Amino acid sequence: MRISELSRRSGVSVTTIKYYLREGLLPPGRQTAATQAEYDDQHLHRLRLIRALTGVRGLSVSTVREVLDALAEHADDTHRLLGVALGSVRVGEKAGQDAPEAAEVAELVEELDWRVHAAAPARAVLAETLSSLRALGVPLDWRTLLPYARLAERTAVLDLDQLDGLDDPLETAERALLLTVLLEPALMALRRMAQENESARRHLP
Amino acid sequence: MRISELSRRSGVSVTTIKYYLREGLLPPGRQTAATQAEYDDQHLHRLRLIRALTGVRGLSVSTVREVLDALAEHADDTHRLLGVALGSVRVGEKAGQDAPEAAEVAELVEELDWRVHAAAPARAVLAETLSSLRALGVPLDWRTLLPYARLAERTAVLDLDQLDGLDDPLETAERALLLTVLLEPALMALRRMAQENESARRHLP
DNA sequence: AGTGTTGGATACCTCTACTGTCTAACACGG
DNA sequence: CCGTGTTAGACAGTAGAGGTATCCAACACT
Repeated sequence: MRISELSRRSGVSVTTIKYYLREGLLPPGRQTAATQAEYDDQHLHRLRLIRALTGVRGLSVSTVREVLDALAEHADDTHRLLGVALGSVRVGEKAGQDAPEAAEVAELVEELDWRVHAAAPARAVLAETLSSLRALGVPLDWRTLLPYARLAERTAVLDLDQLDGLDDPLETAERALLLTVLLEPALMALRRMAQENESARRHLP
Repeated sequence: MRISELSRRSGVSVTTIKYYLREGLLPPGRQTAATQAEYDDQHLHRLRLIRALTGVRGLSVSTVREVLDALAEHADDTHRLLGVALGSVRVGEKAGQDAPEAAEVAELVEELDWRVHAAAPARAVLAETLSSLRALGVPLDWRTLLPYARLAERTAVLDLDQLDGLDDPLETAERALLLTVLLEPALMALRRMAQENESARRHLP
């Protein structure tokens, strides 16, 4: 198919598709002539993927590029992918300086007996969160996070279960990415609703 | 204290503080003369709050304003606050059209027996997520989300527990906000680490 | 009186994510 | 083979967000 059909089928404007091509988010089509190129279903799929990551999850174009690159590079190693590709998506976006709370996070990981890379960006996110909340007068230490971590453990089991039974490593890698990244807003939405429900149970007749 | 001291103590530049004043994120100081105003610890606290919401969580300035306004307005009613203030923070940011998956979300809520407002933005987030994932070939229905929802339920209990024993309703409201919003990146970070650990357990020696 | 700091207003800047325009090369019906 | 429409690729332009810089007159401190 040509670019205009790709545009019609994906709902993304031709100019925006060209922009994604320029930015390297979308691989170029197969050139059939000097001013003509062919696109296929892979391009359509990739385009939907890009829109889901930028739209639903709100990732920036450059982050999407990093994630997609990591996906292509480490598709043969699902475990590495979960570390590398997903590590590149900073949960709180953009990096900050490392807080002195890093040691506390290490203590938490130790207590949980988790095998987590020492340089995992998620550690920094936790440290920053602890630091900010304390500066705002909320007394919170790693012990408070422990029960949350136990629930996260069980969430992760659910996540990994959904990758079982897939043969193609590339498909597995992509699904891992989708479940991790796109499910985040959904999980937070569930938490909000659960809070509302719990709050109603406690405070309402 | 004057603006320069506020700047020094908060680590936020004078020009940025002026910008927040202009944008209505920070209430004006007490005027002592035509070109002089006094700021106090409340301003310092508010400034830290703003930086935490924009920095750690990545909220936009306009969203922060909405949240802070809702906080001031409904501080006397913690339950409403959880609905109103937190509802204004779209989990996936910016609104999207409502997907046909809305009915499915309703089914999920029914099955869970949750008391959740029919217009809760979180519902739309769930519907959109289901819709996007399906378009990308991931078979996912509301039954898949059920176990996640059960874990969310328990997370919410932990959240609400931390608001117990606070007397001042305004303090309760603010803490509710902080725990809901600032803990989000932390919970997602825990999930990432738990996934890495679980993946290691399954795939590594 | 002199030096430096404020508040308030306004102009300007940088980055992101697109969008528009242009050109030359095609495709295709008649 | 002519005319109309589409396309690839290059590049300039735009709108919004989130600040930053500059200016000025009015203080404050010494």
